[in-house]
Amino acid sequence: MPDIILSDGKKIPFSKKIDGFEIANKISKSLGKEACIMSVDGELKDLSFSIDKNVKVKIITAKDKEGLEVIRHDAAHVLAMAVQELFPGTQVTIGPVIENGFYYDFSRKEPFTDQDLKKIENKMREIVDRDDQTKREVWKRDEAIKHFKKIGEHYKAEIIEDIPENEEVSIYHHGKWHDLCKGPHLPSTGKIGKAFKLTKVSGAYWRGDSKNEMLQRIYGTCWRNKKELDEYLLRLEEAEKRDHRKLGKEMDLFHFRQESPGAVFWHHKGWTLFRTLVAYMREKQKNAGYKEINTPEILDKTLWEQSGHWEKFGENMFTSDTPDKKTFAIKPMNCPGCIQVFNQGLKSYRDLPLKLSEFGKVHRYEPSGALHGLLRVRAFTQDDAHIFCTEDQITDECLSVTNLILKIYRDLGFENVLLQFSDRPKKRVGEDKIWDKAESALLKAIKQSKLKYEINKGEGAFYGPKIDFVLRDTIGRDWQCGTLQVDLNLPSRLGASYVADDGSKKIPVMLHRALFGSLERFIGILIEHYAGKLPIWLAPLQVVVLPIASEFDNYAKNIFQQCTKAGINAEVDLKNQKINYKIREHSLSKVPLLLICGEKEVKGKSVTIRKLGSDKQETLSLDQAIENISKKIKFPIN
RNA sequence: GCCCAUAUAGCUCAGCUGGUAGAGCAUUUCCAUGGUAAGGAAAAGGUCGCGUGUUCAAUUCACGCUGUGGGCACCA
Repeated sequence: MPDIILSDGKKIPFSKKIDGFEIANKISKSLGKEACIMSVDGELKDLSFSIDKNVKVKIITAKDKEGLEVIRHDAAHVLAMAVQELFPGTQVTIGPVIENGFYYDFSRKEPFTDQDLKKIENKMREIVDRDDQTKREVWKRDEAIKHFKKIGEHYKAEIIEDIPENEEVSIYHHGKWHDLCKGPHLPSTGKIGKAFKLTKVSGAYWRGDSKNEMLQRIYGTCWRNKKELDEYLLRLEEAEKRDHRKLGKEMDLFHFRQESPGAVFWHHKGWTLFRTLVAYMREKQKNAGYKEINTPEILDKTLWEQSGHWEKFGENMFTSDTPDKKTFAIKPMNCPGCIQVFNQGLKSYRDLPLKLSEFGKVHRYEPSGALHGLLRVRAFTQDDAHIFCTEDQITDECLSVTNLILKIYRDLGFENVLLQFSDRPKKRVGEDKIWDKAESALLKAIKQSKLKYEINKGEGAFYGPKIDFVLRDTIGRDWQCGTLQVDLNLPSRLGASYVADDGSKKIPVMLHRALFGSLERFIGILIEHYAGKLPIWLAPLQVVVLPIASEFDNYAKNIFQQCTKAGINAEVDLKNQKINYKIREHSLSKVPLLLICGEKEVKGKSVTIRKLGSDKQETLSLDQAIENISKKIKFPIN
């Protein structure tokens, strides 16, 4: 007699046919209630799937990852049901599960409003209460296409046409409603539970192609229970509180205005943060053997034609026509300018590797819909560098760049870094032999760094393979920042060469690298990572001196001056306000240290320190306090 | 660029169906000189994003533009 083997190794014998409901109920009554779907020899199936041979079965409940995914998938179906009950004539398309929830794309002339969203959600709850039973059928392909065309579901018909010949065309019924779907599904709509919420409506192109119709996408989130849903909503709120656009305004760091969309107006404090980062980088790069240069922001169009940017990147470039009928382009990248510096004067193999760094401000015409605070701008500063070297030097140089990047990320509070290695794309320049060399050199550097890495096959740039450095922030979001690219193309296009040890002229390999990528974007990430509470060495305002009463203003001013002399970013707050008020105000604006002085401090030539996030007080002699702070504001050494 | 939403004082926001605007905070002045997260009072602040139209009358309605937000597409 055949057996069902459960995941714990137990066997359930059966006589004829058996389905998931029966198996679950045989194990326990509670499992019978909780069962969502099952895995049969590793394949996910409906509980109603009937088994007639020896197989391994695992009953899946909401506790399993797959169970939650099915719940979300069913929620997407119920969303589509609700929409079609409320808005007949709306075409359904696809409705997949995504991180934290699901969405469904609809084709309908009239837009869904926020009120519609509420109505739809209520209807969904009605359907869940109705507990419509699920039924699966397999249809003939032609009939299915004919059927969906007949009922006006042209997108569904199109999807069926694309299903591979060897696959079944399965139709799921939930009560009176039905949809083409691969499945599996919950036994009935009631199993979804109540922990879902429609979150937003937006546009999305059919099949993700901007040439196609724009559909209306309704997003929802769905969880096992109300507690999980609330936790998720709370997490969203927390992320919102960290939003760098909000904090940037509150902390008086920068603003944007419509005269120059996507370009930052840095306020003094924001610019101080910017300069601190640059100063820190200058020091690190100098120690790592880089030589800083600076090149023009506007360069003649012909140079961009020669470099290939005009053809490949022209649509993203700002240009400027001059009265003498010349066309200049505002640089979107620093590389061509940097190569011109390399090209000036004769270079010998003895000069290599030559590491030229540049804090270059570049402009790119980004699509208006892509702009997003500091994270996606049209004008930004790259912490760029180009390393000119021989083929044999690639590995060592890549390694030293990787080490530098990791050290710097650690200094800035990012411990969790993921590398993404992208190898040769189909469309590329250069001989395979050189690609082999470049790829293995990069891979070797990755392996020596002992970091986690992923391989993105065929995602490299047309001129060479690359490593992207992805940071994970405090709340688990990933940000692609640094990049290291091997360039086998540009140096020759722009005529770069050096004299080799045998006297021959050779073309150098060029490595492009950026650690922060864009200073602007990186500052946005830093603000969100620290929720505005920057470590003191980065804080644009490190100390505010607060006198208890105006009687002590002079002593406070004296402290302020001494701080400034010691290189501390300080302010003194002489406002006629109570100390409570001032502490609240400066704590909210995230100043790391408040120096408070009153009668006691004047007498003792001391100062009382209050750290951000703590209500402890520490009184030190003024000299000692300044010495301590001076130490803390130094760049970290790792 | 595309879809939807949105734009009111420095900031956060209110203003029902058309009759040119309000609050809190911030600012200024006055009182209070207060020891660790908001003391009290008064004053000052807005061509209601820009443009066109409908109307006796537009912050309010319609259309266009620009910016912003959420997505989609894009991100060399």
